[in-house]
Amino acid sequence: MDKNLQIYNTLTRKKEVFEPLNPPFVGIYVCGPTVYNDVHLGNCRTFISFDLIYRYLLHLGYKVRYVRNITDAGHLEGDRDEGDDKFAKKAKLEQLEPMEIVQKYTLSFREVMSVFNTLPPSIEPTATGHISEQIEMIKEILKNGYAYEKNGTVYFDVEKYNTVFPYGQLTNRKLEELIEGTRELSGQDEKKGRLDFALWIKSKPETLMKWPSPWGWGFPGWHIECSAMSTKYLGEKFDIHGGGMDLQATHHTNEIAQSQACSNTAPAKYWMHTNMLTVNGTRMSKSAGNGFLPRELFTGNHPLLDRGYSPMVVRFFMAQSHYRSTLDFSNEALQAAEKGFFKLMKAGETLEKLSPSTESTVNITELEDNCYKAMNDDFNSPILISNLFEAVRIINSVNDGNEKINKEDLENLKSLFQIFVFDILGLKNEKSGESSNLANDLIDMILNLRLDAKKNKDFATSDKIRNELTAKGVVIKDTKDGFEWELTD
RNA sequence: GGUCAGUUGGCCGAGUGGCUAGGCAGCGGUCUGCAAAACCGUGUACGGCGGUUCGAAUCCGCCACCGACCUCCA
Repeated sequence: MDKNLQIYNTLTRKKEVFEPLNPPFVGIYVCGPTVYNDVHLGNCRTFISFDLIYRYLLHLGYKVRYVRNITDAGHLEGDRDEGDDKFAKKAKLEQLEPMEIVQKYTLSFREVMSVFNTLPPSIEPTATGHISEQIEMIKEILKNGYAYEKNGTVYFDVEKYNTVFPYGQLTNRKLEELIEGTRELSGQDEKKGRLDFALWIKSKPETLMKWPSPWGWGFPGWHIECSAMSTKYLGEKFDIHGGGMDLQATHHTNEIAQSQACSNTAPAKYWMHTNMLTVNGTRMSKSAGNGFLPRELFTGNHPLLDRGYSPMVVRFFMAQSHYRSTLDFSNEALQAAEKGFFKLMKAGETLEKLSPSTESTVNITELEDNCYKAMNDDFNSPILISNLFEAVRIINSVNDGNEKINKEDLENLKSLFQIFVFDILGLKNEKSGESSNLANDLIDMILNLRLDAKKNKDFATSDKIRNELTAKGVVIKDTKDGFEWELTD
């Protein structure tokens, strides 16, 4: 097992050697979606990034338990534990039960994830399925004195917590600075401190999703579900906790506080945060209204898009940037990625047809080392891809007779290509569904006629055939003694 | 205002104190009847100004610009 994997840890703000708590087991928890709406592409980026991380850990031989929750209750709109429940609001809007909303968007989320070829997590727990675990945890926090109840709502006492634990450690901020950034409490506010957040929220008479608790009917606050569920399935302390960068300051800060206050244990050893997807330099977000839906991207049905791009092109595009960098969305960038992706896939097909020589003029071992080096350096997929294009060069050069490869190297190259392109990057060759055999046969027949024309130096006819087939989307590539063809979109 | 990032060649996007990232586009060549594809070659890139250093785009300081978080969002 490779011991050289380095992971950037948000807690320490530097890369650290990855050492699992209980090898070969690895526990990873990623904050999943709140299923009251379609996921947009920015959300997808995070889950695709963690899919890459999950796949690489699996490849290294770790026994990974990957937990990604579904938030299906308790996420309020508006600021500071006020405002409507997101599900209730959406349910009203669509005239459905809140749980119908949950079901609808859970299914659509899973479908999108599957289209992007992400592996399903080991466990996908829901907030509503773990109410009692959350209540138990809140009771423990209350018992330890880090929370207080006010009229059926339980708040976490941030200022008291901060006297014992560093509350702002994940964002490197002091409590005083954090307090300055919040607004004054109003007269009727139940909270004692401006940073206090709700662990349990008393329901209103009209609230549909509510549960009985020691503090009366209510529902859990947004942050407690992740603490309760990560503890249940991964233990009080586990290896990796991940999520989007936007969750770092509030959600993850509060998760750490809850776990510390409950069991005196910091929940995760490594915190990983993925950066935002941007459009014209600005964050893609629900509220900004600049969010692309995956479907809009695939079909090209969006004002900012010239045309559609396939899921694998998008996945490849995302892998070309590092997960901790922002990635900007544009037609030009997508088109460039598309060409690169097709080139990579084509090389994969060529690779299968290569025949070995007795000697090798290429260095596959070095190439393989470089691929591992890239991934071991905090999952640097862009560098991995640049190495894979070196593989593409080798494949095409061997195919052209400019390089030689022996049997052993060829086998290694095939295995390397399979491992890094398909197993780890999670790409797949999505060559548009082959048209009917009849159509294929007809194209072959026509091209054979063209070949005859060429042999007879009847270039007028051969060019006419090529032009007309090209116009119909058949790209012709002449080879030494024949031809190849493929369909464009 | 506070915290944290970023500013790289026509576009996207890595990275490093001295040694080619890569993709896309462009240019020249090989191949081809001509193309296409492929291969080979090809780019005074690192926001500005100072400083440290034998040497900085890479470290430090200041400035400018842009962004994220601090209020729901992956």
